[in-house]
Amino acid sequence: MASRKKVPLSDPDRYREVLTAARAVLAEVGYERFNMDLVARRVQASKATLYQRWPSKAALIIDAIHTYQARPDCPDTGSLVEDFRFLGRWAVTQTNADTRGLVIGLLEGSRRDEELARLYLERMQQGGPDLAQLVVQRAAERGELAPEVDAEILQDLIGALYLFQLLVRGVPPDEQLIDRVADGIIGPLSAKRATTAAQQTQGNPP
Amino acid sequence: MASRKKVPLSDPDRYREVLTAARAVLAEVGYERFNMDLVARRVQASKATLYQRWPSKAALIIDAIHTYQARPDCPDTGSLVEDFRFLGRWAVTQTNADTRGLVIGLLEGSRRDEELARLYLERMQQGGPDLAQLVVQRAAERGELAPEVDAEILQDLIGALYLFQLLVRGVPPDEQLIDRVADGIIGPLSAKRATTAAQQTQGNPP
Amino acid sequence: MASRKKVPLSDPDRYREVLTAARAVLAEVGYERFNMDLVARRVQASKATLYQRWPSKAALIIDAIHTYQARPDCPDTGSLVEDFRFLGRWAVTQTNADTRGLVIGLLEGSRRDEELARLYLERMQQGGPDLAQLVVQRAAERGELAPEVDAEILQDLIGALYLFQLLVRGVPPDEQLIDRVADGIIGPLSAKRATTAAQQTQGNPP
Amino acid sequence: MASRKKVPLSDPDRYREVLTAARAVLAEVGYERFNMDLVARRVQASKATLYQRWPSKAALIIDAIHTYQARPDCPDTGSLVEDFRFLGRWAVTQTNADTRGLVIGLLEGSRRDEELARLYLERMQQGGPDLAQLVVQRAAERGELAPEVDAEILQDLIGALYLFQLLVRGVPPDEQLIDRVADGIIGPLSAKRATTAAQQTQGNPP
DNA sequence: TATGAATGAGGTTTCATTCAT
DNA sequence: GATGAATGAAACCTCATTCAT
Repeated sequence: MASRKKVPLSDPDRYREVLTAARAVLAEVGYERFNMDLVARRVQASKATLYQRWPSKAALIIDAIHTYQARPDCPDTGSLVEDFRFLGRWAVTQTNADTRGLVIGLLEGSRRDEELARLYLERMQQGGPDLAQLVVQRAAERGELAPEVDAEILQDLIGALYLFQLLVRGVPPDEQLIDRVADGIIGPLSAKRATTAAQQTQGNPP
Repeated sequence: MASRKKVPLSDPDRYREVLTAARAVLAEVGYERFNMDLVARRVQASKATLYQRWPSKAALIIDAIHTYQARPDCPDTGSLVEDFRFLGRWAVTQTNADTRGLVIGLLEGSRRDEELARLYLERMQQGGPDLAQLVVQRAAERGELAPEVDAEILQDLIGALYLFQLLVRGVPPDEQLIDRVADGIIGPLSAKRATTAAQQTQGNPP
Repeated sequence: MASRKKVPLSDPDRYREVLTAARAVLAEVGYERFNMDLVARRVQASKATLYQRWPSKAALIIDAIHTYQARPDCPDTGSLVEDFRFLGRWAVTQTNADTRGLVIGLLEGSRRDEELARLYLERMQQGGPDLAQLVVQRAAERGELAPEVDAEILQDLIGALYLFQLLVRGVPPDEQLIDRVADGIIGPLSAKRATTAAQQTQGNPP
Repeated sequence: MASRKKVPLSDPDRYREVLTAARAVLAEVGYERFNMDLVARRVQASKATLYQRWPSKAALIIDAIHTYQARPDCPDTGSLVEDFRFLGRWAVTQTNADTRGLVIGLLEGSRRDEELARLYLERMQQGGPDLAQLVVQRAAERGELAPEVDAEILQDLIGALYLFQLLVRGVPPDEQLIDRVADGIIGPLSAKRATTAAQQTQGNPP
């Protein structure tokens, strides 16, 4: 009921609260409708206060996205399928109901702001390309890749299916999706699988 | 320089000119900055003229996107790889430098407008899921799919990699991409590969 | 269903149809929202057609009000009450559900247009002041007016109560109102009443 | 010349200045032509400032009319004529050169806005019906009403003649009008008059 | 003559940003 | 430093009026 009074933005909790609110607003109403008033009202601060910390709307959005930007450790399970599963699960970990809105907001925002463009890529590539590239490289070195497989395309596979599910299917990707991609696509593409499959096949009959 | 005078919008060429301009504007400045003035100035018409034909900004965008919306015939080459290659190439056909901007505009717009949401899906699924589903089904019936392959995920593969290239890599997908996906991913996943893999497996052991 | 085609405005019926429509629109949406499109659509004509006959919106409204503007014959029943009743009933005759809207429209319009101002007065005074003045004068000459009665104010009585009912009570004045005013106000004010009252007074006591 | 700088609307004087300006604008140009720019320019504020306090044009108008809305105490002089005179004079007190414009504005506005409709009635009935009803009731109880007089109609008499003078005659009602109505109409209608009339009648015959 | 269509000139409202306390 | 308030610069949309057929 009573509106919070004069909690300074220098308070880290307060600061983070604003960024969280900004992300929520962006996710909810989209980039076009995002505005300072919405954020200010949500955290019961004045617009002027926000402008004290962030020189512009873009700056606030940028900062809001920056936060919590984490990267997983590079997996090295010795198996392409499992490495990919790890990366995928980690991405799922970062995903929630807001993610679609956030990604679309970043996409739209990136049309107007270089910094947002950079952030969008970072976000999209959390545990993405860079690590995926490494993982695939190692798999290739282990001879785990069928020779006709296009390694470069393979790198993007998980990210691509994640994005497709999110933006086209409109469903936040979950562990199940990751498993189906890992087992139903990456697996069949990795050479070892042949063996594994063979073993499985062998194990099944009798 | 000299402003065209009173070319009626009923003239189909003029009509299409407006839609083309609208698409260009959307692609260039994004959904947020898209506005009737920009379009009006570009086609040297008055805003009121546009409002005569399109009752709102959203309606104009919707119509602009609708146009040229086509679907390919469903391919049936007898080979999954070739069917997919056909669908992919057809999508490439519809792609140009504006496509990324357009897709982002549709995504952002779809947050505010049901109709745009529908159009976005349509656009994203031109020759997409529906046909891809059919193609994969037929391949399965032909026994062309390795048994462990997840058919449902497979359907989305081309679309997903197309979208990833477009939105994350920022490069309009081209035939080369399609070929790499077809030959480097779909190919290895098709049953023929099973044979190949078997041969390889046979070759590897001793 | 089929829209009437090209009935010329020179056709008197068509002409009057437009004016009727204009009056209806004015009554329905008020002066502020009145616009040529509304009228045009209602009579299935184009705005340009209307502008051919009427040089401006104001001209159309003016003309629309002009029509059917009639005046009653001056009553001379020999009794003030009956003369007033006649005038009042005549006004009721000209009244319908649209009247309130029309009067308000005229009032608002008269702020912007001299001609409308004149028309408003005419409308308000149909069978109003001029005739009322005559009627009261004659009554005075007949000695029908109690001496303390203010004749000039008396003239306005019926009109005033009509207007009050219309604009404040929001109910179109009807015959009942007129009768109540005639018998319940004008009657008691006329000298004859004194007699009547005297008789009644005589009759009432023991 | 020099534009006032940033005088806050929270300043009560400034606030009232805006409302006064709004009333003036409404009175001067009418409801149709009333617009925020006119008000803003007149008080040297920006339209956005006005919109901060009043969410819409209608809201501003409503508030402008609300202010100064007062009601007189209910008179109880023991004489119908004097009670009515009191109410009438009070109404005159609230009347000035703008009143006609304001009332017309309210009438037109009330076609589009429920709240304005309510306000119009309130304004029209300041010291109107409610109190008039009471006053007439008391007079009836005192036996001050001639028996044939229609009490309900009588209640509206002063208001009606006030409105007629204002809207039809185009003259702001003044004390003189009130006195003429009181003495020249109400007086003759009150029972005391019966006596007087009787005396006069007695004097007239021979 | 009737009409479909175009348009200039507003009018309402929104929002990023800036002052003044 | 936080805030209430002000504001310029658009953006969307409407309407009286005018063209061209």
